[in-house]
Amino acid sequence: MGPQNGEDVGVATTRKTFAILETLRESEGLSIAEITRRTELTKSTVYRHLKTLQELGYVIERDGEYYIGMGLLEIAEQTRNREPGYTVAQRKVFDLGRETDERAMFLVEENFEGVYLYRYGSPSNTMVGERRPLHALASGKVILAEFDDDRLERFVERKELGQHAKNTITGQGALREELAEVREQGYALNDEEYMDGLFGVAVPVYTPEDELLGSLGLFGPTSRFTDEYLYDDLIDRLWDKAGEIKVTLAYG
Amino acid sequence: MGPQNGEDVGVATTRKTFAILETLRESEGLSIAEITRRTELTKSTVYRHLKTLQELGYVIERDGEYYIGMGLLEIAEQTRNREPGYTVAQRKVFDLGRETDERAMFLVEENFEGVYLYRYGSPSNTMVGERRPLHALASGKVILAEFDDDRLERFVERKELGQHAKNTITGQGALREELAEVREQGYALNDEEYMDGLFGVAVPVYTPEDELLGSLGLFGPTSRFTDEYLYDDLIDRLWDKAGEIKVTLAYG
DNA sequence: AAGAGTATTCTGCTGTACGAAACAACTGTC
DNA sequence: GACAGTTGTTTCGTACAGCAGAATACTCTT
Repeated sequence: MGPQNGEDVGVATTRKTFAILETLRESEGLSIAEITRRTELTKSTVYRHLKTLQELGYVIERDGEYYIGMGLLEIAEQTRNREPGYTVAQRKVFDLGRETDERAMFLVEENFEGVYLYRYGSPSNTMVGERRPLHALASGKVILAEFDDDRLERFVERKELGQHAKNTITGQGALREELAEVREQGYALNDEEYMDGLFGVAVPVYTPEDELLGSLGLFGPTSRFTDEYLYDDLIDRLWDKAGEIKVTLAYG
Repeated sequence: MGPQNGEDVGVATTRKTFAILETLRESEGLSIAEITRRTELTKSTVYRHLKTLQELGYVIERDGEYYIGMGLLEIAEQTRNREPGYTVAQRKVFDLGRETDERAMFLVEENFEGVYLYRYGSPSNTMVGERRPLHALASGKVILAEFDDDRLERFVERKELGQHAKNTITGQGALREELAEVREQGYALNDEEYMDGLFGVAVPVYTPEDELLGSLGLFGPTSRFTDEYLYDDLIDRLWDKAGEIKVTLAYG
């Protein structure tokens, strides 16, 4: 029968491999039978793929249960430290969290989505690597504010401005106005736009060449973020840290 | 002709996919032609695999150059936080580094190798995810000291006790004696055993159930680590931090 | 002992990933 | 402006590798 359309240049086997890895990501410690059930693959297929991944060191097996190995960490970490600035940002995120006792994070953009690169904060950890809609986050808006018209056009075209919480900006016009304001004032707020009850504030981080590196932000329950706290403390502190990153990059 | 031996259950396509990813890991920002040159693959194969990986979100393309995307980060990070203890360890590594101004790290074992899970310290960053021989590190010896006889037997069988620096322990007998000593004193030293001029000290980290979680360590130039500094400060500090991890795990 | 659940091995078929080659879009060179 | 040398993209027939399914081996329960 052949492929259904002539456009598919992909490699089906690779897709299967990652289907297995993604299944393991969601819940590690699965048996071959269990993975077979959760994917649309055959037992023998799962078996062969797992053996291959194990041989390559990306999957480990401990008494019948399969786990993702640390091999991917080596690849991922190299990626995360692609830009020297990212490493500097990591430290600042940590310091920021320690000093304010709020949740802190550093966000970058990829494929029109926000990706958490570093994070400090207590609750159910590991948001690192997760993706969020740019238009519904303070950090996201900071990044969008740097897009030129073309890029922003493509963004709203490809991504819907979906409603995530009661104050999410869903209109194109409103978004453009908001971004202009963000550009002007140099920071962005997220007042229950991503999740009800959640407040965020973020600033842009630039390289010494004045290119946008990412966005540094704080977030937490809305009640904590009083105007006073925000304008007399947090925003200045964020600007300081962003500046420190730039300076560290410029001079050792 | 068929497969050369009946033992090969692997998936060749998957191996090709990861050959490409590993090539990109070593040096990102490569063109299709460049990847073709560095691997043993055909141009069209590289092309097809890259398109697939891009579609899956694990590779991104920026004006003709291909990079590893942050998609793998999401998988890897989940793995790294598999054990709740790892997250706690991360913070302690950071604190340790800040307090002592030395390089700090947390190491776990996988496939008889040491894997850096977290790290604090200045120079050429990102050792995270990298692998090291267990017998040549302070942290490695701490982990080996917990192996039972069977496991240690298999370890020396599978891994050579290779010489990495002037003081590396390469004899089985010597290693066993050393491990007994480590067990007894509760810490391990690395006196130019992995790299000439490099000194390390490490302690084990246990869960509330007294299972080994990993090893917490400090390292730096040999000259810095005087006996006084070691025995009056660092080792006690490491023990403290390891204890704090255990306690944090037991009670919020 | 039988049963239900595993992982592993085997085999022949089929679909697909592959390589080679041609094409298109750019580059710089003379 | 023609030409040679890049690059990425597409096509296409075929070998071969990944696949399904069954058969086997192995653990546990009961």
